[in-house]
Amino acid sequence: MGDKRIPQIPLPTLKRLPVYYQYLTRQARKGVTDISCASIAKAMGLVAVQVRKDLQLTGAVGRPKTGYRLKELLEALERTLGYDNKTEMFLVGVGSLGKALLHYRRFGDYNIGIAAAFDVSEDVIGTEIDGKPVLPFRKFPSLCRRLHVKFGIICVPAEAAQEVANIMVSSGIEAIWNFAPITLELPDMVIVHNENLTASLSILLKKYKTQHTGSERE
Amino acid sequence: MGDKRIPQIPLPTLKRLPVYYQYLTRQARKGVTDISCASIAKAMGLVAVQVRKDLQLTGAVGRPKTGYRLKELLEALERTLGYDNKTEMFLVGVGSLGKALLHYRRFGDYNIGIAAAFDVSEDVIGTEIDGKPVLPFRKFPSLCRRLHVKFGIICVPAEAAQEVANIMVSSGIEAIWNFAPITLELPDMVIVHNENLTASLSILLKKYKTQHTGSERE
DNA sequence: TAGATTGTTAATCGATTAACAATC
DNA sequence: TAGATTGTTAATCGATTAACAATC
Repeated sequence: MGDKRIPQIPLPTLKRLPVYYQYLTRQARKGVTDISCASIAKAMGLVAVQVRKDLQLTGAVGRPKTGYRLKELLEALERTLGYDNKTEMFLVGVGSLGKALLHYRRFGDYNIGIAAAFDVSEDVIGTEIDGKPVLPFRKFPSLCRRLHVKFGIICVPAEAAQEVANIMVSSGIEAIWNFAPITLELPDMVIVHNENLTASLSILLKKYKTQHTGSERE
Repeated sequence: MGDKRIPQIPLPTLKRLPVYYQYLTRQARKGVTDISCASIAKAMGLVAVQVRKDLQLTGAVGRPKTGYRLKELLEALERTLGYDNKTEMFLVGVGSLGKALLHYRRFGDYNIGIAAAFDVSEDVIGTEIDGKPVLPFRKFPSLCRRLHVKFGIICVPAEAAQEVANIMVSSGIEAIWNFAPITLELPDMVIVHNENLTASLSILLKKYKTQHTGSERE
């Protein structure tokens, strides 16, 4: 009652796990079969203890002297991150960013797919992007319910984002990847993850300025 | 000596500041002139003390009872985040993501611009995207030095990213926004900010799965 | 003056790091 | 056995939150 479900995995760890996964798949492709925390940490610019603690949360077990079986480790990460089940998403807003995401092939490696895209502009409706149909947005609710899609991607301008989000949620969407630079107001059960490119770029900018002007005062 | 320059602003705060800024510019456009931490916090899903502490780091001062002058607050944020000086960037890799970034107009609001784009493919070289020329990558070093560009954006495939980064750095680039899903190995003075879309999507996926299967065990 | 809100110091919380034991 | 590496408990560090004083 009033259960604010706390994720077992702390957010900082959760942010690192997919990056480990990406690195480890690359190592696996190179033929590596066993790997130690120290070598993962080195490649990632972290310390070994942190990697070990993080991996512990996936349930993976390593062996003294040789480290982790890479295959087991990848499986543990796949289970933890949910790559072991297919995830279908609907994307709304086929502007340049929406198109870029529709073209992005890498999601498939994680068992994630964009099933269809939606827009209100006649210019894009009816087209196909990388094999995915672009449909009129008014068809979103019925299709969403019919196909039981739970994940939505918002790539519309900021002004339209809240309205699109509302329609998504009333259509059964339970998790939203939001590229519009606004804070969506939605029921608590809906999971929102914001991707704010400008905000992210600002961080780089500030880090640079800090380093290059940081010593004039103190 | 051995000065590992510590940023005055803690990273969690630095991540929130641009989001405040975006919200505040929208409020300013609506005609709001004074604003309290409480109202900012509410719109952002945070608590007022946190907002106040964050804003303190920008040097902005508020007044009891009425809060902050919105105009002053925006100026303080602009100074803190470096929006008050023009920043020019070079982008490498004109695939779908690179194109999306070239089309993205919002950067201009922050005094950030992409001066030119580079690629090795004849298909895109010589074209213009949103007024920005796409040039052969071999011209990167000379142009970069000539124009004193310090910011680079990497939108090439993972396999090519390290090499592109190396060339960037040897051409005078000092800060890199990296969209390739690998950890770049570069000199310490170079600032790297990774934008890992797949990793980010994984976080949403995991949060969803945690909430929707989290109660079966405990 | 009373009330709202900022500014600031102290307490809490959680993640990272250090230290060390266990084990192949 | 010696050495490398995992696993785990304790110490540290830093950010968030709470409490309260200052002020318009």
